[in-house]
Amino acid sequence: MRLEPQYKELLNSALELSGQRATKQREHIYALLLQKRNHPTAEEVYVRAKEDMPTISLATVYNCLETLAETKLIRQVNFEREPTRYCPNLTKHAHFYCRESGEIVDVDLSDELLDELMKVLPAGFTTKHIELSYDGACNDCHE
Amino acid sequence: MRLEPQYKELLNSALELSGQRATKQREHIYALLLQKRNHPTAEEVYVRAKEDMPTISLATVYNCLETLAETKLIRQVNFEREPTRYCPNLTKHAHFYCRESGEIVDVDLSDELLDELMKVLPAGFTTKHIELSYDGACNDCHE
DNA sequence: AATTACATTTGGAATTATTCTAATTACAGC
DNA sequence: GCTGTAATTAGAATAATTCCAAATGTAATT
Repeated sequence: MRLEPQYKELLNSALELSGQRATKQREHIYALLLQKRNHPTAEEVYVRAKEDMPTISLATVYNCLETLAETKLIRQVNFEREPTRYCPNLTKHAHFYCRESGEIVDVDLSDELLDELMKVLPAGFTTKHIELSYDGACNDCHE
Repeated sequence: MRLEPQYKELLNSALELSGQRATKQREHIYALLLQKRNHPTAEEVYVRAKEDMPTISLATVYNCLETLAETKLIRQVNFEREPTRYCPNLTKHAHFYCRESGEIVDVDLSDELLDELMKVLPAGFTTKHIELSYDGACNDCHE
């Protein structure tokens, strides 16, 4: 697991900005999210993390994910009450959850659409965060 | 707590359709959701339900909410990992969560907007359910 | 009206994802 | 190399929800 220089840079500056340290564990978890972008749960991250770092604890996985989310390097993704999933895609996007394959697919959103979504809000409302999610069946699941 | 005739009708037929019975508890909980539409959690529903029906149990509240959601008489609303909230508004709408007042406001969505939201999906994807939620500050919270 | 069959409710135990706690370890700056 | 603080760790605690088995209610049948 190797964290590419540009991401290492990104991680370092984001952590520094928030006064936190760049630890082996944080780096490892960030690298692993970037490397396989399948929206894993904390438990899944834990299993993967242990492959290369057998002594890492689940609490640390939660801590690192929390830190990465706080510093906006990753996003948390929730579907109903299922375990939270983690996503290092920083572009504006929605999530499509295929109930058949269980796969989660990122769906890019244009600035125009986001504008429209802002416009439906009542006067005087401001928002920092819009969550858009779909569920249904993906292309592979209903031929 | 009185369930208006049209809603009583709606409840009865929805339950009948799914082969379930119209019980006092289900009716009571449905009535209470309709009467004060502030997106309560199960716990809050439980507290309110006990006012008029002191022997109702929390498990029953969960069961009834589940049944009502299953039969599409109410919707479940989730914000991140917070407790699920319940909403009897059956029109197509999004939810705005004001982080300051804690209030949740329904935001109506036009068919045109929903159309646009469908159009961003990759080819071959189908969806039955779109969830759109905002969070930020409502008008009352930043004068 | 009694009997039966099944749905529903109930209280409490169990589960599950996540957070908390207190002790240990790691590291940055002196 | 010390010192102070941040981070990690293992395990306990928490909170929302679900599960379970027993009791109750109800509809259909006799």
